[in-house]
Amino acid sequence: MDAQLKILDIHEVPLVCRACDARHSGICSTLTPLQLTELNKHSQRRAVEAGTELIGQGQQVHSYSNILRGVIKLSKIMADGRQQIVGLQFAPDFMGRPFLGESLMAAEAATDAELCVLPRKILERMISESSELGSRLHNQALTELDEARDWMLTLGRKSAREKVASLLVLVAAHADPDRLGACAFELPLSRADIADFLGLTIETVSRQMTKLRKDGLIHIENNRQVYVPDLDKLAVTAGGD
Amino acid sequence: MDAQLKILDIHEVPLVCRACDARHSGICSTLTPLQLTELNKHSQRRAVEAGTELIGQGQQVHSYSNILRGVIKLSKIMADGRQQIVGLQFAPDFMGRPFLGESLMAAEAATDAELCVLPRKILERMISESSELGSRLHNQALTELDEARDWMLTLGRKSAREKVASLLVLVAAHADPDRLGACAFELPLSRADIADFLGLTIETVSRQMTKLRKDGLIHIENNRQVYVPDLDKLAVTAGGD
DNA sequence: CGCGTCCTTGAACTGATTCAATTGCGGTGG
DNA sequence: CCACCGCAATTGAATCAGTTCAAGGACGCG
Repeated sequence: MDAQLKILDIHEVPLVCRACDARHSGICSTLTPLQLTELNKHSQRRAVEAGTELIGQGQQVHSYSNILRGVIKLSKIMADGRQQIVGLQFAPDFMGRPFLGESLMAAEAATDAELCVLPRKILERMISESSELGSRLHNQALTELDEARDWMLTLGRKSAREKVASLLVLVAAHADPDRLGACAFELPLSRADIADFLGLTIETVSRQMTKLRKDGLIHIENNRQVYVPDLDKLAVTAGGD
Repeated sequence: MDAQLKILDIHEVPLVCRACDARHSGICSTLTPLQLTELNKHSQRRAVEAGTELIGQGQQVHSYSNILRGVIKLSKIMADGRQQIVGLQFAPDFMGRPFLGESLMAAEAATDAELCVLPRKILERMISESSELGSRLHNQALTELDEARDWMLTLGRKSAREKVASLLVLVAAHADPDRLGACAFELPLSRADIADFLGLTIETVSRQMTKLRKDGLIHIENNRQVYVPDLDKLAVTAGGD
């Protein structure tokens, strides 16, 4: 078959999408090859390093993104500077709040990351055309809502120790899904980020980490490398359920 | 026109729906008269009094509801009894987590309330048939997500005083939308509920209420009747934005 | 080596909790 | 009608978990 013809074939998935994780597990999995080709014309890969602000609170939204690699933190800031991280997004999540022109929070790369950036208008048109894409996004919104509410329990009712354990369990679940017993991972967040996610100060986070370490629940190397000998036990100190 | 014929007319909106608020502002506004008639065959009005548990955490979901009157609180409970309210739903909100067999939290009537109960299967079929209904629910999910994240900031970073003020502003917004300056309303929550919503104890809530009262920011009568002379001022002590 | 950044540790402090009374109010029965 | 009860809310005093402020350590980089 002629390569030239292949490119024009409507059944053909664009080259860059073929190797892409989001193609299979992200929102793109709902799209037809034709839609993928269309979207691909306007989408753009973007590699960013840790700390890059992707959008600021109150800024106009011009694009959505698929997260291909890395972790993005979503945060809200008060007038006096107090900050709360209200969500973490891992690959291959879709990032963005559909149907709203202005961003209600800031998005910043917590780690080095890679995105597939989709212009707002194009995606919104596709949502209206593909009910499957719409329901996929609906489901992601519902999942994020479930997670947000879980975290509300953590923020409102757990002790500092339980909060820190909860965070470690959360990260472990994303790093090593369905891995019970022992597991190891790299923390995608600095102590400051962890504090902002848990509604604590850096110092309290640090103290609780040391305590968990001294209690043998975790081992830490180079501040970021964490090894959990017994994830169940950690989950129990995170608050049970 | 013959009454008998009217009932069979596919353009006719069911009688009980015609006087219903949810018909115009809730999810039902997206449905055709035919769909409304179909849904109405299986739906059922239910009046409940304050304190009634509508569904328990971990229970199987058999129905969704439109809230016609009253306030419903959604809460999570830990194994040891600690509780956190993770959402409040006001009429004419849709209540329920689509596409999940088991409820992740408890729902309880905070005040006397009236519901329009829709069997799960029927509604889920309609969602798959009506993309407009689907996108309506998608939008409600996104709104609830926005609210949950706002509340995460409140739970994680605000002082007790700011938390109580935030709650009052939230309730005021629902009781008297777009009413600036002064406003009055009845609190739909007990002090215990407020504490569970704010991640505080009853005593702290009570103390902060008296302080806000003594500072002239609010007036309270019979524990539940609140008058706010200057909503803007209250919003500022709630944390600014 | 010196410098900056991030993390840890210590000691004093404080805002919220805990525990314990007390008040206020609606309902019930004498 | 008033006395009594039960429940929700308030108030006070002691305690404590987490913060604040300040100092010191670890690591990477020029």
